Amino acid sequence: MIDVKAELESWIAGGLAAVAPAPAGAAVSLERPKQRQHGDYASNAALQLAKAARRNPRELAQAVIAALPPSPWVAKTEIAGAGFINIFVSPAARQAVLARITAERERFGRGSARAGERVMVEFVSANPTGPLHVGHGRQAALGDAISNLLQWQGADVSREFYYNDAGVQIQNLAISVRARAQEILGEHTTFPEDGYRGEYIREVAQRYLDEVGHDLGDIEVIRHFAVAALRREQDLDLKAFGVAFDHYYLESSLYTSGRVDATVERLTASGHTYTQEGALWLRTTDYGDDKDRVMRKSDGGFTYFVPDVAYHVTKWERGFGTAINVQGSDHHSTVVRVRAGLQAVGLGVPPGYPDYVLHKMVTVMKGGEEVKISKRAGSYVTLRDLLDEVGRDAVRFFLVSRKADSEFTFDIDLARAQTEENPVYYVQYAHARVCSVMRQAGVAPADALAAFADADCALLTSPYEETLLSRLADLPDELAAAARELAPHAVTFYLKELAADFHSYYNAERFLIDDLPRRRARLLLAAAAGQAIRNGLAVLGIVAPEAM
RNA sequence: GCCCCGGUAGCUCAGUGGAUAGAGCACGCCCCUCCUAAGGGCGGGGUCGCAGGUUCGAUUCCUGCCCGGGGCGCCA
Repeated sequence: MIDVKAELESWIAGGLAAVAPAPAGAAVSLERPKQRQHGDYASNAALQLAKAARRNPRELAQAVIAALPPSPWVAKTEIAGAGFINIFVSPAARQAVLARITAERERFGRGSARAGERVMVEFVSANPTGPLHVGHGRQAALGDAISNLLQWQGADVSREFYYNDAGVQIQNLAISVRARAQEILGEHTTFPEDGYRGEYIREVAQRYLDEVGHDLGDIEVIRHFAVAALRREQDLDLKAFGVAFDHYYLESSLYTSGRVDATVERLTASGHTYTQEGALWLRTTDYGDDKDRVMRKSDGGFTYFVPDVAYHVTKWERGFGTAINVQGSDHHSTVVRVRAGLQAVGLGVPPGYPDYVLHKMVTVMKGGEEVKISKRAGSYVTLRDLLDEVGRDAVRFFLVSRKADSEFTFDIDLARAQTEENPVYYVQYAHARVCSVMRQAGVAPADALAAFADADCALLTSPYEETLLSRLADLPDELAAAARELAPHAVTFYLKELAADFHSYYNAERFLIDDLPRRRARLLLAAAAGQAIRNGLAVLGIVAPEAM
């Protein structure tokens, strides 16, 4: 299948090789110029190589162009600015993307940059102490989209959720539930100072009384029940959000399997530990941390740091050469610490392992005011609240529409709006429009590409058609770049632009015209646009409706 | 005090070494006898937080400062 950009890259490389050898580290690239008048692609090769070749960039560019053989994909080249080589492609080159989309269909946009790589993406990892909040929602949307992006580049991705089901917070949960149960039974009790005060605790307590009984003596039984209840609730939230995990890893299993003890032994054997004031410390400052960290407290218990390291050891030992952790930026202090611990265990884990995507907080706005609480959770807005208010597609699209490290304001009114100002509907509507046109052309949307595959693409030469064709050709690069940067927001921007190009085309020209060859060519282009929108939305975990 | 992230059009945000810095919203004007107007067209809008530096070239890289957020626990 012809990839025009790849063809052009090797074409330029051939000209370069004949004129000036590329020095190591030269950042030669073929890019879309910002302005149409600068052509379809621009190469900065002459600018990058001028210094090493000791030649004037424009003169070098002239020499490169002179060395280039004629290409069926190129209509014209010119030198511009400081020494850019601007390439104007032939109509055939622009139209070639349609053959590619027709052949690749739902696979159009896939690449092989991460082929065969085993990647674990860990995200959400909420403690089973309450309903998921909007921050978890951002994490779920990001983590799932990043996983999809990597899969689209050929990676073997495992999505994992780590449950901290062993710490004091769980104990706190159990105590909170017992206190509420006692209240319900009319027993005198004082609610624990640090207890969870959400309404959902009362619900769990009531269910415990109904299903288990009125005996509140065994805190372990209550703990078990409460954790199970909240895990089930989180699972339902995730299911409603359309996010599925391949594996759940329980912190408690790190203790029962002996991995925590084994990790302590390895760290102690490494010689990077010491005892002070009755506690066991790891000298993480040996690995760039700003202070050393306690592993085992003076009371004999472990800090969360040790199971964290033990857990990441399992990622490495389970064969994940790449691990990506999607977490709130409030966890950023653990980054250096976990990496330091992994270096100290001495298993050959790379220094930058794992990768982190840290995201900022989500603020929810409604009616021009910040929403801070939900009635079930009390102190925070839940993911479920958002899903109930605006629906899954809009929530997913919105939550990945900004880069992870910018703070995000979720405007419920905007997300609910079924108007032009809502980008989700804008993109989905473009797809629905494509499908509507197909139906009126007498073709089922799903069969459209096949139905018009033999259309004469050479008839697609209007400015609107050129713009849309070029945009379609960009999808593989856009997805590859988004995967490389772990940045799904780029996909939302691309989709908005693609939808805009289609809407403009739709308004400017008609599809169902009497000129049959032209009609079929336009329908093929529309069908290809529909496929590209569907593929892009699929990466984000959003459905492309056939009608709205 | 130290560490991380952000500061780009009135608002929400892209762009992160290259050619006159982009989009959406808001604002003004215009387009449905026509495939869904949940759409489109045209227009005004910017000292890219501030000051230095590196570079042929800086919104992009480096240093300092200012503003906003987050983190600095034998909590997770």
